Amino acid sequence: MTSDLTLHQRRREPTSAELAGIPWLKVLKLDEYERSANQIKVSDALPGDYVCRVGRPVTYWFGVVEGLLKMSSDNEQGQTMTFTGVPPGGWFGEGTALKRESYRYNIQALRKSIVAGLPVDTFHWLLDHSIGFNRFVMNQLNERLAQFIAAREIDRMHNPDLRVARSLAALFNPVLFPGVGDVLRITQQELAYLVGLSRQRVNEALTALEAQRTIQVEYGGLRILDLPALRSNAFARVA
DNA sequence: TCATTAAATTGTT
DNA sequence: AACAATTTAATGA
Repeated sequence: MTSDLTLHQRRREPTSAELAGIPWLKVLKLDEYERSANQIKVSDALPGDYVCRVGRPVTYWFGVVEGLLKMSSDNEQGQTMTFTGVPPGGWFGEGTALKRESYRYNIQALRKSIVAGLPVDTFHWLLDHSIGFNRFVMNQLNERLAQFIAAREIDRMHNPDLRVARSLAALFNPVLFPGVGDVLRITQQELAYLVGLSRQRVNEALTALEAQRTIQVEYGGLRILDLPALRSNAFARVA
């Protein structure tokens, strides 16, 4: 039984560096910024810790400051289905926060991570008062819609190289995950979990992508060299 | 600061 | 799944 983060998490005030990594704060006016910035709490999540669980009432709108989370859900048979990874700069759960429902997914730390949370009440206050914030959320929802459509395509692909490439492209999305930058901190094992392939196969795919000069494999991470190529994958070799 | 050791990650079978 | 090779992180003088 994995422990619930909310029961033992160490909440603390965000540092200025952590605040600087929160994308939507930049679109706020001064009074809006001050009002929300000091409502933000951060906590350290260890691998396996739950940030939120299905069915729990929404308390915060969450974002990743550092590390890597995964979004998943369990079906009736008890099998876990992983939907997507959430790298730094990613904020999620607007839909449920908006409707004040309960969480529809489990969010779990894949590695040691720093997670920030904005109380739902403040989230709603921002929606009611800040045009910049509304733009941000709208843009976010729109971009995520595109991401999920792309994810459906990925699911139907049988070529592992393509699956890895497209999944990686999603993680490098600068709109959804502005904290990632050129280098995504992710191990090949973690990527294997997200894509649903063996680590060996992921390693093989990454080597192929590197040979195409699309990415560069580094220890504990991947450097993006050609994002459009990752997305379209013109190289797609015939299986 | 440097050298040693342990741990994590990768490459390969 | 197992193993060796490589890289990083941690430790202590």
